[in-house]
Amino acid sequence: MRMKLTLPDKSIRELPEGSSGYDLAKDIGAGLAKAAIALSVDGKQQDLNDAILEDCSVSVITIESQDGLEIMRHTLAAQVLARALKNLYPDSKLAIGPTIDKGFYYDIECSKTISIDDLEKIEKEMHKIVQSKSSITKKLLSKSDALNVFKSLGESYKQEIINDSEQKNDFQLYYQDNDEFVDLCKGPHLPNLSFIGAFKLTKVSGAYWKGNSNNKMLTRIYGTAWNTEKELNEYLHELEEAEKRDHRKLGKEMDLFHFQDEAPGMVFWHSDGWTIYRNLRNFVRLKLQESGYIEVNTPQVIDRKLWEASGHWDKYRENMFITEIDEEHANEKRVNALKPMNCPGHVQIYNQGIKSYKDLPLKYAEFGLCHRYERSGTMHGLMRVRAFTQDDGHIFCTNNQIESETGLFIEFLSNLYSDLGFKEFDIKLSTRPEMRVGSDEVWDKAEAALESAIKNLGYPYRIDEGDGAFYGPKLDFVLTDAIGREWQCGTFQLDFNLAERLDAQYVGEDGNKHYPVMIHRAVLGSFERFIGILIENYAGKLPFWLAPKQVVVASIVSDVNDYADEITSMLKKQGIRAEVDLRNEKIGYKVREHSFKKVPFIFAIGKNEKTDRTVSIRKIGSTDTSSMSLDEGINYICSHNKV
RNA sequence: GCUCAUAUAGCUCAGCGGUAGAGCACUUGCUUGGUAAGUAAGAGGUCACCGGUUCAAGUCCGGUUAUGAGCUCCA
Repeated sequence: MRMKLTLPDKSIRELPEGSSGYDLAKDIGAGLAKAAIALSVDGKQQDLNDAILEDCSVSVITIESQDGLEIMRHTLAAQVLARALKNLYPDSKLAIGPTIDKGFYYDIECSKTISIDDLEKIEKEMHKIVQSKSSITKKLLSKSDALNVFKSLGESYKQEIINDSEQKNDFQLYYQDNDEFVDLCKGPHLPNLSFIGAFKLTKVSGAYWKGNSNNKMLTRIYGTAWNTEKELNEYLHELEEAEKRDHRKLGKEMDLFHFQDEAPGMVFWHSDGWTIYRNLRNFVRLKLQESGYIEVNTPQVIDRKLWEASGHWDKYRENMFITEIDEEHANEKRVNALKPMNCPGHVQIYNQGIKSYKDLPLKYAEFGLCHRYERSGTMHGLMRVRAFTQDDGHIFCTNNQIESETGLFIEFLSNLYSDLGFKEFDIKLSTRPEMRVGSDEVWDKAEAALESAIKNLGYPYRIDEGDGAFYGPKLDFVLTDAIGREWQCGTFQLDFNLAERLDAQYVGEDGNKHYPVMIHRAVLGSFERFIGILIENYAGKLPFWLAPKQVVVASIVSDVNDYADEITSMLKKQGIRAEVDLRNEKIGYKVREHSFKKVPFIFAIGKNEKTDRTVSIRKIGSTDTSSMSLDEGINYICSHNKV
């Protein structure tokens, strides 16, 4: 019997029934047979030597393809790294070893703690294994046979995986030539280890078994792997470049902010950092005003009663900072919480006076400083802090206004991102989480409303099941930065619960009272985090309008100090953040120093400039200078000073 | 919160049982120099904090706090 195999180009090739992927590749050409490592049958990957059973569409996966690269990484993890670990630490137990973006990891339980210094030794062992160029073969075992194999090896995690599996038969066990090493794996794997490319182990850390923090912590070893040494080096170079952009490093170098032990997770903003913050806030404030928001401000410290009513006390008590007044001086016994969110405060403002349907949509905005007690291991520079300011806003509206408000918000957000230099963003629709308030009917309604709004508006989106807020479904906005990293910033969260909980109502056209829909929304998220993202996106070289110091006027000889002063005050009069540098240093020294601080423009002023009343302008990132008259120079600078 | 690592001068780091070091930055001389480091001298430290081992502790061992890489979490 022969079977018909449809290739990706739609051509059909006939082979005897039971032929393998390798047979097919060989039939097509010797070159392909050499590069082939696995097979995709009707979209499902299988090992190259597995039999093809019936008519189907197939494509041969080669080592050069993206799929091939991932299979190589997988084999490297599950066969090479795992075997190396078993060789070096025989009493360790294997857990799992999947591929991840650009690499792989393997989790093991190990009585000896493995540290970063051990990676070299493990890598050496891996190279030894790769050099054997062993073939990889597999056996298919029944559930009980597979269990027995791993029982005899003492591999309890593998047994657990088998036990938890709904599968009855055909558990795949992979072996290498002349070795007792065996791993349970869904495959596929490389046919042999000669396909392994360039790799490097990168880090070691702990990870919970099955990702559950109640489970035992295992040792996780991370690595990266590529087909060639060149690609590996390019990737390592990219990592180094990303490290140079680290906002914590640049923040120190540029003197923007610091942290200290007495206030973990809370920013000490230095003058230049605070200037960035203020510029960003002014920019957002202006945009909000243009879009019909009204800015409000609500208290920092609020009685727990309000948090109980809003539901926060129940759900997030452990992440709230609580304050009590010193008993000796207190004449009232109150437990207060520092606000972790602005929404209950906004409802209090809404609740002053009676609202009519004619007042809706009512859009409150607040640059509200919130405190959340983040657990100690979660903080990260400006990106994850305990005190942060949101560009927060709450839209009180009717059901009928949800769609138009969704559209207006996305447009608003997309303009803001674009002005800040982020041209691309993705939208994620997150649905009801396990821990939530509100009835299922309300959730049905909220999810349907949001999905239909975004569908009707025609924006592409993907769904993230169970990632919604505890009070409602949400849209999240993920932007892509200059080096391709993704940051979730904007959010748009429907809430059919809070208005009712806090008794916010409006009088409808029918004269009856109704609960408005509340939409929690933010574009930047938190200023702290967003400034971190901006610093990394621009590698410190912020757009002119955001730069804390925009121009430094540097004198070359002290005879021209008066002229340098004059230029500086002219720039300042035009609203430019200019500084003068009259120090007794060479111009090269000054240029170097201000370049490190990422000042966008340096004016180098010498005798020629003073005599001719000109300026010599040096733009950051270029070694060219341009000379122009003083007036032209000032106009040139001012022309940069807009968003 | 968990695992592992780290904490020495303003910054970046060396020192790892026996009198605390370097480069840069800082101060003061000299130097007026044309676009990414002129030059010399000086000052600067309870080696994160608390306890233990030792004749002797930045150095070894506990603990605490903070930071880093991950995990978990993120209204």
